[in-house]
Parts: sequence; C-alpha cells; structure tokens
Amino acid sequence: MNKSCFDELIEELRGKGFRITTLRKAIIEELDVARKPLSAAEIAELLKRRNLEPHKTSVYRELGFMLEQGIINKLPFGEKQDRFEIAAMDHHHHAVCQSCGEVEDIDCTDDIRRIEEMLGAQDFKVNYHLIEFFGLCKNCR
Amino acid sequence: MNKSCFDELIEELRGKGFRITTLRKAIIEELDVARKPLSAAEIAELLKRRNLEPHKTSVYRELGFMLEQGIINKLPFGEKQDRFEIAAMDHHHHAVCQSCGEVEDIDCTDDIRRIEEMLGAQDFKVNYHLIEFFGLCKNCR
DNA sequence: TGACAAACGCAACTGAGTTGCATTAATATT
DNA sequence: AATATTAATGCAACTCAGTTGCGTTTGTCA
Repeated sequence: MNKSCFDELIEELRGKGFRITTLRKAIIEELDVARKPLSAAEIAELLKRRNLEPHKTSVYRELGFMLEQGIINKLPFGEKQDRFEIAAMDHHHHAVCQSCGEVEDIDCTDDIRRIEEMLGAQDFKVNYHLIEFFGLCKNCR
Repeated sequence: MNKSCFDELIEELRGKGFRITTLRKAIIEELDVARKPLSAAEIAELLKRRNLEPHKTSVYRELGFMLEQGIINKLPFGEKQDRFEIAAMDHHHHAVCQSCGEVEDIDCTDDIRRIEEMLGAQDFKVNYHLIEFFGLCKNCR
C-alpha cells in the first residue's frame, strides 16, 4: 500500500510561500486518508465530523488551488459531481459502476506502459493520460 | 473507416414499436455523421442548421431515451457538458498534443481488450471506457 | 504586536440538466 | 381519408454543482 503524502505536500506548499491553514491541512489529510477519489460534498461531510464547517465556496476554491498547484487531479466519472484525488498517490485507474457508483481500483500498469512505449516510438511524449472504465459491478449486473 | 449505422438504428427502434420522429431521426443522423462525441448543445446547434429548433428539454429527453435503448453512450470527458456517441461506432483513442492541439489516432485495441478481459474475470461488465493520452507531438517536443 | 495579503464567508449568480403538465403529431384502426 | 391513441414535444419553473464579487478574517513575517 501507499504511504502518506501529507507531510511532503504541506512542506511543498509552505516552501512555495503559501499559507498552511486549518482548512488546507484538513482537506489534504482527508484526501490522503480516504485513498480514493472524493467529491467536494463528501469532503465537506468529512470536515463536518472534525467540527470544521467551511463554506462550500472555500472548499471549491481550495480544490481549485490544489489543482493549479498540481497536487490533486480532477477525475471525470460521469456523475454530476466531480471527484478529486491526490496526484502523488500511486497512479491507478478505476472501474466505475454506472449503477451504484462503486469505484474499484484496477491494475493495468503493464498495458499502459506498452501503449506509452508505442507512442514514444512515434515521437509523442506522454505527459499524462485519462483512463477509466465504466460498466456494472458484480453486485449490480 | 466505419460505415453508417443510421438505417439499422432506425429499423431497430421502429421494430420495438417506437415512433420515428423528425427530431429522433435528425439526432441519430447528426451523431452518425459527426463520428465523434457531441454535447447536447452541439447537437442543438447542428439541428438549427437544418431549421429544426427543438426545445432543449426534447433534446435531453431524446438523448435519455437513446441511452436507455443502449444505442448511444454518455462519455464524461471532464468538461461541464456531457458528450454522447453512437454505441455501435467503434471508437478511436487519441494522443492530444498540449502545445499545438494536434490529435493523433492511436491503436491500442489489444491492450484494452486485455484490460477488459481482466475486469470481466472480476465480474465487472465494461460498457465503455475513456482513454486519452496528453503530451507533446513530434513537432512540438 | 502590527501590517499585509492570502484565505475565507456570504449572497447572489450561472448554466447544464430535470420535472410536471398541457399540447401536438406519429402510427394504428376504422 | 378520418379518427383515436398515446408517444413525443414544448414550456415554465425548478434543481443543484460549481462560480463570482466583495467585504472580512487570519496566517505569516518584519
């Protein structure tokens, strides 16, 4: 399993001169602990349990800031709400159930490496990729 | 290249007892001709050029109907708007240059089949996938 | 401790997509 | 061809995730 990236991320932000606020720390920590993509609403709910009740604007602005800084990714899962995950997290891909919304991690590192090698051979330098599978999980099919 | 699926889709719907309306025909035709995923707004715009001006509700309801019937897929590209493509279309994947915007088709069918077989073995039924690579093409790197 | 700007809260807004209901029109029946 | 049936449509009003402008608070550093 992956180890925490909380401390490094905080130091990275502090090093760049950004403030380490209660909200900022709490959101990074929730994403770090959850180890799966969270929606803004889910993050707000988790923060509530720590007696933090930030305005939704602040949550969205913080997520926007973290996206700019490249420390999280926005994942389009086809739900109404966007989901976010820490970018430094081992990059894995997902199988998303269109019925119940359950997200399973999948391991296709070798297959992706093969595709990226092929692109490399064609002189295309891959910076990142977007790879998600959608369908029905074993409980919903 | 792919050939048109317009006639089969119309016959499929007629056979199931659904009405073949002007709007229904026009939307299928636009998706068929476009050969790429279109948003509801783009579809509405294309319809306008044929002097059809359906209410947006009708466009969304028609797309919802086609999704139910399984003749189109909804693709979440992480934009605000959803995109739709004809399900029977065999779709390509792309390597998108972040500098010049050039889009190359890529062939990774075998690799994707391998991943989908693995998911199938885990009782996950894949309906569709989202696979795009972003980076720098040979001219821009 | 005080100054300063980053971060925050609030209210009002935006825009994609949805719902309820009355009307229209595609098909089946006569 | 005229009529009946009901799927499909249009409209108004709504929902809800996410955004914007602006005045206030608070983390950081001198």
